[in-house]
Amino acid sequence: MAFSPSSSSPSTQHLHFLHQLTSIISTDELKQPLPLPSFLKSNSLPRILSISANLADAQSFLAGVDNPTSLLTYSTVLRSLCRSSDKNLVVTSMVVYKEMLGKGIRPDNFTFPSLLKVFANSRALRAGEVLHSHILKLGLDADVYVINNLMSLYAVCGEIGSTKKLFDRFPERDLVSWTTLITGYKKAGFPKEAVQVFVQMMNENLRADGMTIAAVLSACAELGDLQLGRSLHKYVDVHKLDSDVFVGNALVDMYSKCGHIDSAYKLFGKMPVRNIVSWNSMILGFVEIGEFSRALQLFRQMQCEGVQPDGFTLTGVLNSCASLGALDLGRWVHAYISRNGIRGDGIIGNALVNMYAKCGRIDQARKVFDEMSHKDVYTYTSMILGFAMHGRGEDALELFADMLRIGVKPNEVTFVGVLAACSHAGLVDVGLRFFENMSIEYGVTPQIEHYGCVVDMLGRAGLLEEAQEFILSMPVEPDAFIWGSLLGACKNYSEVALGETIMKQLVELEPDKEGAYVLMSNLYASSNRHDDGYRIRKTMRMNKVRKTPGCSLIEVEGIVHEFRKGDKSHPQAKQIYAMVDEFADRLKMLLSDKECHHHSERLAIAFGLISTKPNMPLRITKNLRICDDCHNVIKSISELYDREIVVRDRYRFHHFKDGLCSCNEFW
DNA sequence: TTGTCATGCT
Repeated sequence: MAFSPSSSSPSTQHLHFLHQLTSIISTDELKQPLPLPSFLKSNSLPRILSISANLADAQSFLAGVDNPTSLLTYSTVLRSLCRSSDKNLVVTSMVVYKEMLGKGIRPDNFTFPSLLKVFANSRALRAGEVLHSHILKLGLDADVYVINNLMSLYAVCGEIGSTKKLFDRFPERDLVSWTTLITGYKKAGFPKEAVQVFVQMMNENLRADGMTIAAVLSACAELGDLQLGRSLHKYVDVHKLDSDVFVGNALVDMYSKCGHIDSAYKLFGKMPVRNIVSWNSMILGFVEIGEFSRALQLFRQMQCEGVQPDGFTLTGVLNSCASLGALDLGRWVHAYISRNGIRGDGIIGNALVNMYAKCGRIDQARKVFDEMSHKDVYTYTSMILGFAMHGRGEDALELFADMLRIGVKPNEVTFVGVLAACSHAGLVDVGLRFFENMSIEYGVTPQIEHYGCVVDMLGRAGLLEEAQEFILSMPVEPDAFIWGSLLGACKNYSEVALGETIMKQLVELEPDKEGAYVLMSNLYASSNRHDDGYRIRKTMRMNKVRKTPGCSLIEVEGIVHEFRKGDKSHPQAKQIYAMVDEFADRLKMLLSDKECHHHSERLAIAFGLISTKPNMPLRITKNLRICDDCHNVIKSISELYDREIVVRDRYRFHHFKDGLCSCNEFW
């Protein structure tokens, strides 16, 4: 060990330490002028420094021309440093520490915690190890603050074994040591061990405080252990820790991750103090389980209470807008981002592209895309998927080529987009080539989704036999999506016999789901075999097959209205139904199936027509695939009422205008 | 002087 405080002179120490330092950070870094530590710029100058008349004095002070015995000065400086947001903090603190040693000042137990914290924040493990050796040499390894900070450093650097060793060998460990170990295990990816440590701690009759509980709760959330979570909640109540915002947030997150969103929400409602973490946890908790309307509702409440959203909130909101087709709110978020100078690159930009694409504004998505200076695989993939959903296969492929040219590596989702684009554009050969090359050329192994895309592609093109052969040759078991997509193709090409075979497979896989029955009954209908269709519907009723209720959304003046088939709960239900009946009257010629008259998309369109200005395009988001009947009716509505109607169904966009649809009957 | 909560894009 080079550094020996008792025997070496200050200058020898200096040299040895310099040697150690340079092995950790490059000499170039050390030669660079010391960046001005930001604590010198702030108002919170350490008292001993604020006496300095100006910054230059302070700098020269730091440069080492001052009083060589002021240990307190250096410790204070180091402590201020560890709170600063200086980017070169590790180097800066090392240089200050080095100067201190150079002056022959012997660090004490107050010096190390802040230094260790800086290194921990930057995951500077090697630098931390050097400090550890200094600590041992100085005999400061019996100080609880020093040891706790060392433990923490090793934990965040992934050296949980060293953390545990320190903990085990340290007799004076306190509540902070226990909490540090718990957090360490959790952060290192061992939530189970974190909980075990907590149990052991309680068995030793130590009393957990809010910080400990928050730490265990986060491990508990990761484990999804509701039972433990509830007993921790009880502990919180008994020990009156519920006013602690950290504890509250940890409880909200725990309930949300354990699948009890309503308990989380109830707790959130009762929190005496909330911060941005509380709001984000709750909003993103709703997003996580697909409760987008509730996420947006909560976001509105957050706005009303004057809480400023951050980037995380906004991506959650954009995500919800994308799912619901809530274009107005999405645009508001876009404006908010611009107004507040929030960087539109990166995740937020990607979320914006996705939102515009999913809300039917593919042009706007492209605009945001083009304006982004940094584009990554998410950016390209969002845009490619957007084009695919809009049936713009060539645009998608062109973008894919751009992406390769620029050197952005496609991943498995990109290929879903590329194959879907080929499928929707009828580019079978091109698509098959991509599929064959994706693993060899791009290192992306095809997964079931990709096989599904190929089946879909072949099926749409009417290559039903090829599709069937392809399924049989797949190295993975076909799932319900694959069979469903082939059955859909049978429907398009009125292939009753093949359809019947596939339906059997599908019913076996998902006996209680409607998909197979609905497709088959449509297939019979399209082949004029109405009796068979009726038989299928009867079987469905008898087998109590569960139906996913059709649901359509339309946003009017920033509010998303939801309609379900036959639903009369809307305040304007009377006018809406009058309008729907008007459709039926005026479109009699189409001989539409009565069953479909009150389909959710018709209700949404009727509401849109009576509540928006004449030239406004209507944008509908539907959870299922549009049925043939409604597809025909909407085409006629677009002509009769002279409205552009954009419908996003489960699979793609339909832009209806002047009696035509952008999908060219191909969906 | 030390330890606590959460999170985003395809």
